[in-house]
Amino acid sequence: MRPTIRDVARHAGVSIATVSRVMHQHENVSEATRERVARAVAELEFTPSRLGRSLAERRHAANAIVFPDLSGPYYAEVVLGYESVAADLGRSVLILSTHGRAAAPTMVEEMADRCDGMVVMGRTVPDALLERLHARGMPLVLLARPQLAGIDSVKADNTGSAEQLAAHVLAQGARRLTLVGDPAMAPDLGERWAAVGRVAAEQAGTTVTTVATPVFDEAAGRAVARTALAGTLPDAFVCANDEVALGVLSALGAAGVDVPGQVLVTGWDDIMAARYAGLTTVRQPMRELGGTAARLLDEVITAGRAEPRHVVLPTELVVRTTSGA
Amino acid sequence: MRPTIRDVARHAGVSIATVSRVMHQHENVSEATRERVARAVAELEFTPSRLGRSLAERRHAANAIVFPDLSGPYYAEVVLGYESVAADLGRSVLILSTHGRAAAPTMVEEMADRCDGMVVMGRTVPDALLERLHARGMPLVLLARPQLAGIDSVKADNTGSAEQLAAHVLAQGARRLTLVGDPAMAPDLGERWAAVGRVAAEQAGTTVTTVATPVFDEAAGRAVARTALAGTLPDAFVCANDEVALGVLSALGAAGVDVPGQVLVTGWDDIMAARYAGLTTVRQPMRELGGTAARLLDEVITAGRAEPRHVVLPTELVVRTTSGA
DNA sequence: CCGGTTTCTGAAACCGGTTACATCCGACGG
DNA sequence: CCGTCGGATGTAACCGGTTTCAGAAACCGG
Repeated sequence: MRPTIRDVARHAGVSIATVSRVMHQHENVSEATRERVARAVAELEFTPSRLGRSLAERRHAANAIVFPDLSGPYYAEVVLGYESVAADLGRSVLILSTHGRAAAPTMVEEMADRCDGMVVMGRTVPDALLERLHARGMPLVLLARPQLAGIDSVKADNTGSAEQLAAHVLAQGARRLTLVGDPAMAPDLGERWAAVGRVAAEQAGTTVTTVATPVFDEAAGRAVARTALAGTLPDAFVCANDEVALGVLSALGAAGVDVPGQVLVTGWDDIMAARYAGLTTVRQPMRELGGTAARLLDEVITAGRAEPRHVVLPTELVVRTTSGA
Repeated sequence: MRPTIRDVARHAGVSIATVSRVMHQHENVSEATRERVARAVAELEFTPSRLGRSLAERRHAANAIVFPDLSGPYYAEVVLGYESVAADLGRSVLILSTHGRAAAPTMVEEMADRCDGMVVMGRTVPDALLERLHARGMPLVLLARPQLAGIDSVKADNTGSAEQLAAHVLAQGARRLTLVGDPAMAPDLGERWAAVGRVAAEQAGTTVTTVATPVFDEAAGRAVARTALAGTLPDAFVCANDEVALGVLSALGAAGVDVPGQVLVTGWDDIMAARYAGLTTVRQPMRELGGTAARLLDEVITAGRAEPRHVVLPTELVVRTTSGA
């Protein structure tokens, strides 16, 4: 059994209050006593229980992050950025991947009870739960997710780069665009597709179609491409993320379709594989998203609530071979 | 302020013990009382404090995983597999990325105090610390890391696939092999390079050189390739992981070297980008590694210690274009 | 109607810390 | 020589639960 503060106190012949004072470098402890306690601590290899401290101090020194899934580089990178900053701030990191589980709200409540604050990504939990937690005083930061009254948020720019992307695709001569990804599924998509739609509307003769996919992975992309191959191909597949785009690309390749000769393909995120596939995409600062959220959360926790801030990080169009020279 | 069990007790006109009994579906509570308490719980929206419970029950219902870094797909996938299983087992997940920080041991000790058990990956903390934690009774599972007396471990097979890989490369006619990656840096590498060495020794005229890199990323790979380009190229670069291999590949490509015509390149892990780059590699079951470790850890926690198990998951050679047709 | 079970409930100890407050002590000024 | 002050330390309440144990109430058969 690990020694407790009472063991140390007994061993040093002092009260637990004194031990606690020594542990906290508190002043008003005589040199002799400090010395004696320090020796007892060393001899018993005492380390104060995190649990006891948390209970007494009413803080956890831990932060959490909730996200839909860790598969694919995007979320992994964001979580990495988050962990890195949170650890530097001296906080432990709890993670929860909801996987669309029905029990997600319960799990989030449980998490909320283990940490001092939480970053919530994407479409993971109902807004009502977040509002309840917020009302209860739990520090929150929303990440890549629609804003909620009074709650800080961080996101990457969708509109600007989506406009650039659309303009670029149109400049390559594409007129019939297929947007791959249901905007109802991912909050960011709504903004992106709206921006693409606006730009497209300025160019006569342009048609924009949206196709939904159950998830945003390569298999979904391949399925979309195969369906399109059975009918008439569009001039460009503008995809929800790089993984979907890579799936589209590989199905087109297998069918002998020339990209970018016959069809253009674009993704979003700029994951590593996109570079090797020559995929045109939009670079998101994934780590910075996580890191910024961590810092914002820390401020809310330590400084208390102020006027909520809404940070938008810049993104960048990266043109490669799948959208023409 | 959140309601406590005492608020509920007062509200329902019972003692806190009775409330606790109702919360735990304990028998020996009259229907009338149960009903009254349930109503009070509902009205006050009472949820028991995780902290209070943990303190009283002397368990956390949380597991941790320690890894060197989350950058790159390998660790992310492993952590994903771990989180997924741990969440299914009803446990919260704590993560700690050591990043080679000097404070890592302290951080690990702190983590150890927040969870019921821990999975430790790679070269993150000194063995002495792990042995101390183990001696103290902390359930541990080692992942992709040398075994330690009495502690369960999980790893992917290195030897078998490394032998196949070596045989394949030799069969392609390569005789001068460069192994990219210092075996002292990653525990797995020692086994792999040893296996490659054994196979190579059976083929007359084969030479094997090892070059070290500070880290295992694309930049490191590019640096190695550039250095080699300045002298004489080997017949094959056998790399520590796919990222390094992709780095080598891109530097060779930039220099106009024909792969696999002049040089072969192989990686390890089979990350997504490897498929798009046509990289020959060895597939590791990354998620299964994490999932298996989570299950093993759960067994140690719930069933207590038995004879330690050492699980080895199979790997598979994946031949693509960078090592010949 | 009584003694013995059984069922239900509450008081209190406990988990391991922090901290407000009380107390004791020596030093100091008047 | 005494009252006062301040530094060092201990006592005990508290954080929010679980659980043991004992007592009260209800129920049983004789």
